[in-house]
Amino acid sequence: METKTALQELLHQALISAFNGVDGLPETKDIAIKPASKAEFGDFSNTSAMGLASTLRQPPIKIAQTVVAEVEKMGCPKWIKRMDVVSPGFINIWLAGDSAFGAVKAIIEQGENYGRKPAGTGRRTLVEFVSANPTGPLHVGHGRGAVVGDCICRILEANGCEVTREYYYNNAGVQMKNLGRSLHARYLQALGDDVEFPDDGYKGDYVRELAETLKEEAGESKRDAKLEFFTVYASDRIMQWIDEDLKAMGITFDVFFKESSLYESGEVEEALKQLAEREMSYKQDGALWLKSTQFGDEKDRVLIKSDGEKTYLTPDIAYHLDKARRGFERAINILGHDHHGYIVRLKAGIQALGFSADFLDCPTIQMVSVERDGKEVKLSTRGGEFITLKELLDEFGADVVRYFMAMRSYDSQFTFDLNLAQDTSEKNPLYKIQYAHARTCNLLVKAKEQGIEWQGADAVDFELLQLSEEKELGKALARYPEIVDRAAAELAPHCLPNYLLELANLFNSYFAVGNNDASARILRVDAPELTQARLALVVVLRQVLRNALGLLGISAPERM
RNA sequence: GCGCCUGUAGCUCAAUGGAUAGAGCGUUGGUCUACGGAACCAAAGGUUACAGGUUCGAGUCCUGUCAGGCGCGCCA
Repeated sequence: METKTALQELLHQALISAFNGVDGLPETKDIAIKPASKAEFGDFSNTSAMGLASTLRQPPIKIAQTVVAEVEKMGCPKWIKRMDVVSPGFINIWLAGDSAFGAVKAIIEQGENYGRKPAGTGRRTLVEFVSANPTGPLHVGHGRGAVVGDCICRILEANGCEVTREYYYNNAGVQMKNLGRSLHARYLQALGDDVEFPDDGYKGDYVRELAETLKEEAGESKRDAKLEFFTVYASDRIMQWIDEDLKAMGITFDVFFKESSLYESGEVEEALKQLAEREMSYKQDGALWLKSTQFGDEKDRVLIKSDGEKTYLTPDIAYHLDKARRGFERAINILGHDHHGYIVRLKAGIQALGFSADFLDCPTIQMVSVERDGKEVKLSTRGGEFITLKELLDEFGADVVRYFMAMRSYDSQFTFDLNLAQDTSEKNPLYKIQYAHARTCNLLVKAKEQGIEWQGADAVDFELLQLSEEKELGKALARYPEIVDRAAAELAPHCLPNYLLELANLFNSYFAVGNNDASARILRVDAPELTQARLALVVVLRQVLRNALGLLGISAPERM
């Protein structure tokens, strides 16, 4: 990081000095210093010359040459070995010394904190995710949202944010009553009564199972129980299932927030009052409307229906008022993409209360479809047939499910082919990554067996590491903090699996060199100093693999 | 009809406006009695859906077209 800043300042100085007085020169912080994409391009590259071509009315290559010449005139710092100008105007920079391993010592010192920023340096953030009403077991779509949400939390925490994980649900609305009626009907059916099942009831087998359990527990005693009994009975048990599934994936929440509490606390009324005071609501046709069109919505939305019932939107606006009141500086809602149409009106509600639209970010997670035997399995809680998250967890385990759910951008829908997942599971990229980690652990065990003691980074001479595989690996390890930065800035967990796979491949290639060339082996009893240097690389790799896997909530086994 | 997302190798997907578009799986050929082979090396495979535009430079940004998914309620 420091090198980068120094380079920015150096190039900025050169630009000012060479083109003194010209308008439109970039500021120091805007000079892009990027890690070179290939070894032949040095350590860093800069593209300022291309960007300035039109401003300076000169060919970019000439500008680049001028800048480099200016640096030399000013006296090129010792820590820069070489600066090249390459068509059409890249400035490629080589650092002196063995930059490939510049980060290694720091990584060893920082250990599990490598890639993390100090707590409290980021915004206080509330992440709301899953938020499924307890009307049925979680399906794979919920699973994707759950994994992405949890990974985003872990990534933001690594970025210095104080994060609260929250699950918002409604245990008292229409859907819950519907669930209660569904259980009641199944219960009576289980008792042998000939009753009709509600048309809009929950048709899944799990309601039948609940009815059977209830029959075993209570016999016929609940035949005339109130609807509320069935609603509470069903939702309590379903919430337990949900909790178990989430725990099985390593996901825990700090707060389970009930919609009903917003009514109890008076915040719903408070929100309505504030909207009225701000003249953001109005009455028409017997209903109360939100002026959401003022904030880009295509039509105004109803807050209170003409029958006096509030719409879903009203408590949700109150909920976000509550989030702000609790002192959060940022709210993130992980939503299923089928709810994307709702975002504009919710943001409108927040803005109508006077908050910035930036307060809330709503990444929407694209649908997951599931294929079995080449046929799509429909995912519908009410339709009855679905693949549950639990089935997936039982079949593949939490690590695999988490990896797959996080490995690609949530902007893309994806098809989870159960047969394919099973067939290829042994060649799963995750196993390659975990195997690489196990290998690093084993190398250290092996070293001890051979009487080699890892003596820490201080004793290491990195000049001894001359293999191209070693340098590539060293550079890749140094890039980790940038990967975390980007994952946090873009709320994009999928950066991490890609990076992990790259590390695993680099390490496997390095390791394999030793198969054909004994001098390239990591453990060399005949060359203790070289072995120490190589072990340093292994220790650092192990650390970075652990740190990155930790951000995904995936285990780093020492043996497989 | 309007809105959101997507379209990249046979398949599943990466790629911060930068240099010759990359991985995994699959296919083909090779390495190997090993510091754990759950490995490695190599090859084949691309008009980045199509057509324009913006600029030094576009898979990436803009416009249009086509295709797939989702959403468009005084439902949640």
